[in-house]
Amino acid sequence: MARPASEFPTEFELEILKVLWKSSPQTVRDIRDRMAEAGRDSAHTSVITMLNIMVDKGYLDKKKDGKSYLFWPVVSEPDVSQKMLGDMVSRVFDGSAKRLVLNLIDGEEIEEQELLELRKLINQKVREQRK
Amino acid sequence: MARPASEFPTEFELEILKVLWKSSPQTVRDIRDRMAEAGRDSAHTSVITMLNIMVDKGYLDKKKDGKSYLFWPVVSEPDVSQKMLGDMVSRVFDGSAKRLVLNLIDGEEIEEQELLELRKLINQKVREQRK
DNA sequence: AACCATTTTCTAAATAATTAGAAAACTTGC
DNA sequence: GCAAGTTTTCTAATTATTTAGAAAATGGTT
Repeated sequence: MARPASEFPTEFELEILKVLWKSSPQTVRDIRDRMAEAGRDSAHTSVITMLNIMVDKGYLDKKKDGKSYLFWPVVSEPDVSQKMLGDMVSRVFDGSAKRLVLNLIDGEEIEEQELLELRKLINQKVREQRK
Repeated sequence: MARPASEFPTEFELEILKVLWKSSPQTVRDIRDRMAEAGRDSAHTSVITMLNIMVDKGYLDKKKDGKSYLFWPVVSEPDVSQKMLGDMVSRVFDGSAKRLVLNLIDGEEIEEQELLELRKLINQKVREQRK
């Protein structure tokens, strides 16, 4: 036994997913270019390697198109986010979503405007649950 | 270049921190026992190795006490949580705390009771900010 | 067909994270 | 002081993640 594989996308994998969630399918070259624009300038072959690993892991699918391959995600952004968040709630905040939000609004990063919007969202959710 | 070290505690490191946040300082043996109770039954030497790595990384400090060492955290739980959460907001939710909470309350795991408590917390925070 | 540009495959290196055994060092009891 | 038990140090193995070059395959052009 050594370290187990992460059940969530790694750093690099998430960046690739973001590119593909924005627009799909794309060629390796295009993905590489979008990543470079976002500040991650990898070799073409590095990106290919990652893409194929991600196909193996079940994050992406690919099909041949002319001389190159097209790649697209088979996992959705809300799904992945929700799983990563759920993991954080359970691992970091002992399963308490409330504690997480408390920690969040105690931080400096949140604006009054956002807080008001949040309150509205919560009210909506409460109403929905009552139905 | 290969992969960069995580700027946050890893899986194992977080488990150790949790044990020590609950009670400090503790000996290796005690820490090992608490971890085993929590379901992570590692060899004594594995725990020692991790603890020393964590001292190197600046998460813990240690001092000799009789024949063994005592370890304690030098980072606080709210601090670490906040940093991990902030990283998630920026990496997964494009910097929007609101989106994170939206995703959270869209999940199934949240109870009405918790929602009401959350609303109360947000109201408190809004009032505080207005002062 | 031969050439050229592009793309993929194969291979492997580097670092991080996790695990733990063998040996060394250190206490304590006698 | 020596034996017994405990604890640490040293060392190394394993898997994951990230990176990318050399070589092979592919498709189009002349």
